[in-house]
Amino acid sequence: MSAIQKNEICKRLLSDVDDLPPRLQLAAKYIIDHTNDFGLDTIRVTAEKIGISANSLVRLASHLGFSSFEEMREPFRIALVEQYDSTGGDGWINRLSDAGPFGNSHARSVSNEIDIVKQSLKLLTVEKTESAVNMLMNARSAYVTATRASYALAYYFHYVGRMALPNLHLIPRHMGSPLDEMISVGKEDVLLAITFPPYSADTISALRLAKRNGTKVILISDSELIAPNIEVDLFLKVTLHSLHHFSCFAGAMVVLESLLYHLVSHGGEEAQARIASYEALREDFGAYWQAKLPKLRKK
Amino acid sequence: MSAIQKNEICKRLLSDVDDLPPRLQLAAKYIIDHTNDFGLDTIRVTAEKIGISANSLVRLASHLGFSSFEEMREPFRIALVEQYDSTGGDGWINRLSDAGPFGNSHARSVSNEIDIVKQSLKLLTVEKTESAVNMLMNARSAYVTATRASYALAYYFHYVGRMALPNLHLIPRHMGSPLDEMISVGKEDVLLAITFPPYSADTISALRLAKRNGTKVILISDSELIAPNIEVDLFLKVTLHSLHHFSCFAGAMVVLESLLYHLVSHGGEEAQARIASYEALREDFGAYWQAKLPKLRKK
DNA sequence: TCGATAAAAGAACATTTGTTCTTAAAATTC
DNA sequence: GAATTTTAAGAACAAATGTTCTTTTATCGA
Repeated sequence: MSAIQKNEICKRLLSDVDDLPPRLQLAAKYIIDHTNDFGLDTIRVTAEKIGISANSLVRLASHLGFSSFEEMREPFRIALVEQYDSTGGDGWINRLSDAGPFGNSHARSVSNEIDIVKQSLKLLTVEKTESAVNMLMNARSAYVTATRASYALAYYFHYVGRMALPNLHLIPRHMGSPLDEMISVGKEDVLLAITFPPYSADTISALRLAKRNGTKVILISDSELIAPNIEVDLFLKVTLHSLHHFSCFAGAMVVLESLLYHLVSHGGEEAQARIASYEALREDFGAYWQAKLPKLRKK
Repeated sequence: MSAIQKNEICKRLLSDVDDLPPRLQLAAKYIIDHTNDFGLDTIRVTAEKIGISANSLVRLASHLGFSSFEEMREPFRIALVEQYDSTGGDGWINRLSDAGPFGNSHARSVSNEIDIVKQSLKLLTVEKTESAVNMLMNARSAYVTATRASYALAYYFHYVGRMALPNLHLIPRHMGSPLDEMISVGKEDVLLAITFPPYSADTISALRLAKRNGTKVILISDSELIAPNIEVDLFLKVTLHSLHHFSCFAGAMVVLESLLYHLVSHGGEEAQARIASYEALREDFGAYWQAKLPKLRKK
């Protein structure tokens, strides 16, 4: 949201810098070069760093039409938390804002999605990814569980993942409590749980049961602390931060797809064989536009 | 430098959380989950967000051996600036490659996901988004259909979307052919279909049936031409390009979430009411770490 | 050079911030 | 069940923060 605003302020500063009084030019340049510090520091600290007086910054704010200094700084503060990087050649997002109020709203949504995706992937370190993949591949059986909205994610992971892991099971298979289907889960198995606020009571029960049985647990969530007395072997944090009242699952999606990518590529020849048979199905069902024309024979 | 200190504090909080008093547990969880906000916000704002009093945070700081609250927060503030400096661009992706062959492979997967997400969002123009949202909101009933792997996407869209659109229906509801549930679909309705190669025969049949009945159709796919004799009113193209043999659905996911965002924000007061009741459920099921402790009453 | 205007600094002010102190509620111990 | 300790909230306070007001300094045109 405000990462865009921040960018607009910087652009504005850049274009206006020549028409500003000397000290205000210094201030403008400093802000452009140190957006992060500017967001965090107090007005006096910023003034000290620039070498001007505090109220020169106040004057700069009113020069730009802000009703207060704080109003000008706020977008920089929010951008700090959002961590959205709008400087990386994503000018097309800012251009969306020009298309009226709907475009503006759309721009915020789009940059929010990209932000979530990037941050979630950033949190997925190589080490974590590798150990997740190893845990899943070395397991006797692997189970993926989720409920409500996140069930969609588990469903997808299971649908693709079983090509690489024949012993990957989706819990609950249909409706009903996950616990019923977890009786035989043991030490050699791995449970991949996906849950987001409001954390599912069923999923939490499943996590506790797994712990009692000595099953290895991978948790994908926004927090490692989803309930008291829960310990997990591997925690993959994803970002949910959303503009509306519902979480955005795109971050979880890309994390799951990254795992799938490694599972499929490390799956060896068996996985390739299974994929081949799926490709065969592709031929059958998706042949609508396949080259089914009479072959041209050489004379 | 201080990003390390921040991490150490988080680890410390994580290990000590069970031995802390109730409110301090809430505080600890919040800090672990929202390190950025914690660094930026004032003590009162943080306390408000957690739902505790300001000086509970002071007590948490002294519990952990800090001489003041500010001393505890400082590493988080510094990390905010540092983190942003070092990861301002997308250099972190390149750095993944340094971690051996697995890291290299991981880097490719990560940048592939980001590319897919960005491209899909770029294809989602303001005009297309707006007309999709209008079509869905003005429909008597809206149906979302998909099969196999993409069913996960439809399931998710339906799960969240029905908060804004009470007349949003998922087809097929469980298993079985979509056609059976589409008898009463008519002119005033809208069908949102999601399909990717290999294109589902069922979804294609559904599209043809919709066309015969005069139903408006929105198609989310990688191609507008998924089968002969199919016409759609609105086509939302998403990018699938994947490193392995399976499509990446992240692009479709962010497109759907963008639609959801607009639906929810344009849903008006009715949608807000429905969300509120969902929030109530959140209180019930996710109350594990909620500040729902007995309230201290003044006499 | 002078006067008028703009720019900048510094002091003064009200608010907010972190902290401390006091009191009340809950938990624990005997 | 009463006494003690722990836990938490609310009020009080000094230091800081953003803002405003006043004074000083610099700039420009005649």
